[in-house]
Amino acid sequence: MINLFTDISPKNKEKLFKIFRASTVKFTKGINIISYMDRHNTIGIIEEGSLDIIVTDYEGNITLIDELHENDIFGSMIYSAVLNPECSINIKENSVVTFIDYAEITNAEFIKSEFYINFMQNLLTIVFEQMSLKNERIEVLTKKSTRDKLLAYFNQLAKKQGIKTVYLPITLSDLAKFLCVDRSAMMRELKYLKEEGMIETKGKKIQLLY
Amino acid sequence: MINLFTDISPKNKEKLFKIFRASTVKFTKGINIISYMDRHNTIGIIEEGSLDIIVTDYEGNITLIDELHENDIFGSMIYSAVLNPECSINIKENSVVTFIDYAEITNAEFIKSEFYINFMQNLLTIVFEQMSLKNERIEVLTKKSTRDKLLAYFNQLAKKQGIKTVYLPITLSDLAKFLCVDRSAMMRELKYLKEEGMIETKGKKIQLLY
DNA sequence: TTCTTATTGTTGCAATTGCAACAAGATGTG
DNA sequence: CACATCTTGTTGCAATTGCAACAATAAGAA
Repeated sequence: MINLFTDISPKNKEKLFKIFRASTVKFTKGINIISYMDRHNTIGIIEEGSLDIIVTDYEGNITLIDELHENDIFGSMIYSAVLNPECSINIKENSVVTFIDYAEITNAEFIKSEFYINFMQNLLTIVFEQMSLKNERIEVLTKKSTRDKLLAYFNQLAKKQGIKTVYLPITLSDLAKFLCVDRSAMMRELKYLKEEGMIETKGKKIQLLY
Repeated sequence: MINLFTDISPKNKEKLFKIFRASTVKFTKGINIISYMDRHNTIGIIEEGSLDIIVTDYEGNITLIDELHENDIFGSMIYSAVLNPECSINIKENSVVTFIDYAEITNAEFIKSEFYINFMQNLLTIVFEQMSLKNERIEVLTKKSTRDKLLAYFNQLAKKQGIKTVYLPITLSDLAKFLCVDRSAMMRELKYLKEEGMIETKGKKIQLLY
């Protein structure tokens, strides 16, 4: 798996951090780090740990926009459209995050550094991967019925795992949240799919029979 | 609005195209250009026109994943997860698209070209903007009810337009497609919102009264 | 082990939604 | 103009879904 510093030596990583005036911060589980985002166009790089991007609307409903893990990046320019004063970015487990001002990155004075171009290429590749994941999520969410959401999700897994017997990487409860459907309604739909012979399940192992 | 060649002179744009072995193709409205995508890691840059990314599932249902316009970029690495043999990328109006092999972009031999770094920065900025749009769409689609989808969408518009009286940039029919709800059900919900005094509408002008 | 918490599984019921079908404007084109 | 097409608006009805509530396992912690 590629990360921001693939093909960049630790020494050059240090140099880049200095050039970018990067700051690395350790966060403890549970806290909200929205205050690190709302000031400028800052990019956060998750070096260790994971975090959730959560949007709260005017009525207090919370929406999980993103779950980010090691090597993922995030930043105000990516979430600006959905962020509001009640948003939060919650640290899910003890994490290490490096912050870089986007203006520093686009400040082109450092062309000479051969590792700068490496950094940009890595950044681009990571962003493309995250885009790809978002497209997957959108494909699932655009399905109107719970059944079609489930099948779309299973098909994506089958495509990734390259086989018609897939393993859920998350709990059924979390799957319901991911698909944005009521859990009990989802369980019912799973039952129907089984009864109709479309799938067979055993724990998190799901056989696609269509 | 930034584009891929912002701050790059037409002459240097030519040079970049040569270095990247880019090919520029004119497409006529209505055709499907999926064949230009599935071979390698190719990036397409829409210089003029617009196109739809459409996914077809095993049952023939079609899903609109993306609507892309001038200066947007697209590519197999961004859509790989959702593409399948039945996918299509449809040209909505006569368009001009430039294709670049991603491997050429990440081939770091061209560091000396001062405009290469400009290109990378522009590319990154464009991708961030597209990510931001995707996050907006996800925020809306994660809402369970039609009502909440409508309100989330209106709030996004209000935020962008900076005012509580928003103007729909699309038709109501297209809004229903965007929200992935039945059009008549959406119209009904709009009626309820009006009756409850939450909104007032006059054509595409919508006043938020909450 | 025992206790606690998380996850899975199920059901009735009310509310929401999709679907089909149709009517009335609005828009565009020859 | 007349004609076709697109968009909006409406309704009945059946199907799907969310919600609430509860039981049964499974997993984890003391």
